Amino acid sequence: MQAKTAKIQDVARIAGVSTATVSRALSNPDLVAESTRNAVMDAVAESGYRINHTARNLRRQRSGSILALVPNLANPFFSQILAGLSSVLSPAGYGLLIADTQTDNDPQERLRHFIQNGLADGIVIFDGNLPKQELLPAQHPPIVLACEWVDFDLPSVRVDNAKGAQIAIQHLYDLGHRQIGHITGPNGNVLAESRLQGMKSALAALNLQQPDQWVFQGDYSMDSGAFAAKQWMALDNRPTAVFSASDEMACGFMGALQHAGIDVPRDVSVIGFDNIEVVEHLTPALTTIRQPRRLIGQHAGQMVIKMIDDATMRCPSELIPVELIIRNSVVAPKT
Amino acid sequence: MQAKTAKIQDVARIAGVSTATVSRALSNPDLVAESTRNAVMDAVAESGYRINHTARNLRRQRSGSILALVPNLANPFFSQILAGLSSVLSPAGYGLLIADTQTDNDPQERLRHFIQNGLADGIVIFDGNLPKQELLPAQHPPIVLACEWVDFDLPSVRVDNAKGAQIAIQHLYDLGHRQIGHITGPNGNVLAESRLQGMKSALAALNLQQPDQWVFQGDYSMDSGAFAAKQWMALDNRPTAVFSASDEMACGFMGALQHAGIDVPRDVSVIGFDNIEVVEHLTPALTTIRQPRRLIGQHAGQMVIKMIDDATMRCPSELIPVELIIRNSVVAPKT
DNA sequence: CTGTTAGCGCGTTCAC
DNA sequence: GTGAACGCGCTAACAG
Repeated sequence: MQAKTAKIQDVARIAGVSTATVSRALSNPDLVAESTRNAVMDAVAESGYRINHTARNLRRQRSGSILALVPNLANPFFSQILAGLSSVLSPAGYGLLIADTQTDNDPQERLRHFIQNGLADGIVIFDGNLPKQELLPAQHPPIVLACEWVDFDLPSVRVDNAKGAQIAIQHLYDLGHRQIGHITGPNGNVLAESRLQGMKSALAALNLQQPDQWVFQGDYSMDSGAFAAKQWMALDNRPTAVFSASDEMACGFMGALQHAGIDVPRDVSVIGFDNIEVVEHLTPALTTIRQPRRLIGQHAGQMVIKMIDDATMRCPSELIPVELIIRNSVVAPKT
Repeated sequence: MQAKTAKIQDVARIAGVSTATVSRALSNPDLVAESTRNAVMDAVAESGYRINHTARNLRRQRSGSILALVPNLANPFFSQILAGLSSVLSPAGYGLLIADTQTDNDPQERLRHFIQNGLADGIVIFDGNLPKQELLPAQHPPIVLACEWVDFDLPSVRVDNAKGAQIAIQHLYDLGHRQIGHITGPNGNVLAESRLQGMKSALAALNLQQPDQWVFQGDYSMDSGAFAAKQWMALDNRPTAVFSASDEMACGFMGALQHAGIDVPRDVSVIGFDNIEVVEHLTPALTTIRQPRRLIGQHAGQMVIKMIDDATMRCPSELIPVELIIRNSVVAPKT
C-alpha cells in the first residue's frame, strides 16, 4: 500500500467544501453546482486524490467485482469466454475475479464462501457440475449460469448444443453417411448430455441405427479422443463417420488414426464441436460446429450487470446459435 | 448482498465476550484463552457468522486480491499459467483479479488505476509491452514480472528463452541441418527478441549463415505461421528446417505447407516453442521446446505472496528451465 | 445546492 | 487474557 495517498478530506479542505460535496461531485456530478464541481476537480488533480474503493465498497455494501467460476482454468476453451466477459466487465467498472473450482476439494463450499462473504456483486458459473439449487444460500447475489443446466431455475446463457449436434448429423447424412459414431463428453456433463441427446434425436429422425460400440466414452480431452481411435480401429464394422462432442477429442482422434496410417477423411470422416482455433490449421482441416465463445462471455457479463443494476435475480435466458463450418475432414463415404 | 448476515457483534453477544475478543479469536487464536476461544467458535457456528472481508480490508489497508495483467486473455497460452497462479493464490486466501490489457485503450493508465486505488495487494504482469519503470507510481505494491524483461529492475520469473532457442538450433544441427530458417514473434516483444537472439548466437557458434529472407516475421498467431509458409514456398533456396518462435505459428506453418502438398518433415523440418497441448496430436507430431507454463504461474504467485508477507519490493528472480521434446516433425535433411 | 451527522464492520491501541 | 473506544475512508440521510 502506498505511503500517504490523499483522502477525501484533503480534497475537501483544498477545495474549501465538505467531504460530502466532494463525494457527490465525484459520484453524482449532477447534484452539485458547476462552479463547486470544478473547484473539487481542481483539488482532486492538485492532491492526486484517488478514490478508495475498499471504503466505498464497505459503505455501499458491494464488492466491485464479479466472480467467474471456471471448472478448469487450464482448459483453453475458456480463454475466449473469459476475454469476452472481461471486455464487458471492465468498461462497466467491475473487476473480474476468477476461481478455479478444480483446485478446490469442495467447490460447493467455495461457492458459498464467495457468496456469504459478499466477495462478489455477481457470479457467472461455468462449471456445469457445480450448483445444486438446494445448496445455495437463501440470500445470494445475481447468478448467471453460462453452461447448459436445464433443471435449474436461474438465468442462463447457453449454446444450442442439441441443435449443433443435429446439424452435424444432418451434414454427415447429406454426404451419404449412414453409419455414424460418436465420441461423448464426460459422463454427467450437461453439455455432453445435450449433444448426445441432440445426436440421438437426429439419428432417430433420419431412421439411422447406432450400435452401442459406436459410441466412445470421452472426457473432452485429446487423449480420450486418441483412445477412441484405438477402439474405432478395433471394430469389425466401423462407422464411416464420427461426430466428436469436442474439437479437442477430434484432434486426438484424427491424430491417433493418422499415426496408425489411417487416412482421414478417406477412411473415416470426422466432425467436431466448438471450432477451437487450431482446427483450421490441421491436416485435414476439421469440419466442425462453431460455438461463439467470446459472445458467450459477453452475454453472460451483460446479463449479470443488468441484474445487478435492476436488483433482480431474474433475467430472460439466452440461447446462442451455432453454425456449421465446413472444411476438409468430412467427405462422402467410400462406396 | 444478503439480507442480514451476522456481524462480529452478534457473535460477541452470543459468546458473552467483547468484539475485540472475537476478532482476536479469529485472527490471532494464540492471544486468547482456550476456553473463551471455544466459546467464540461455538458462537460463530451458531450465528453462521462469516467475516466481512471488505471491512477487514479497509481496516487492514489491503485488498485481499492479486492482480494478473494479461496482454490477451483470449490467448490460450495463458490458460495454464493462470491455472498455476490460481492454484497457489486461493490456498493462500487471495482472490485472483484478472485484467486484459488489450481491452484497454491505455493499459499503462489501467495499471496505475489498479495500483493507486489499492485494488491489489500484489501484481503479476504478463504483458511484456506494459511497464515503463519511469511511469510507475513511486509507491506501489509488490510487482512480479512474469515475462522476459531484461532492463527492468523488478523481480521476475522468466523462462530461459535464449537457451531454448539454442537447444532447438543444436538439435537441428545434430540431425544435419545447415540451412535454418526462423519465424519470429511480434516485433518489440521481449520473448521473441530473446528467442531470436538465442538463435543468432547459436547459429554464430556453429558457424552457420542465415540470409535475411529465411527469417519470417510473425506475431505468434497461427495465421502468421501460415503466411510464413507462403513466403517459404516462394523461396528459391529454401532452408531445410525452420525454427518457429511459437507452436501456434508452427501449426499454421505446417498446416499451410501440407494444404499445398508439401510434406513435413520430408521436405522441411519444423521445430516449435512452448509445447502447447495440441501439438502432440498433430501429424506429424511437433518437435518443440517445452516451457512449463503452469510452473511459471505457480512461481510468480509464490513470489508475490512472499514479497507481500515480507513487505519488500525485492525478491530473487527465477529462471525456469526449458526442455527439448522430440517428436516427428524434425528429420535429417534430404541429401 | 451544500454541510452536518452518523455509521458500514472490523482491527487495534491502551488500559485494566 | 480481556474490554472500551476509536477510526480505516467513504456515502446516505437529513437539515438548512
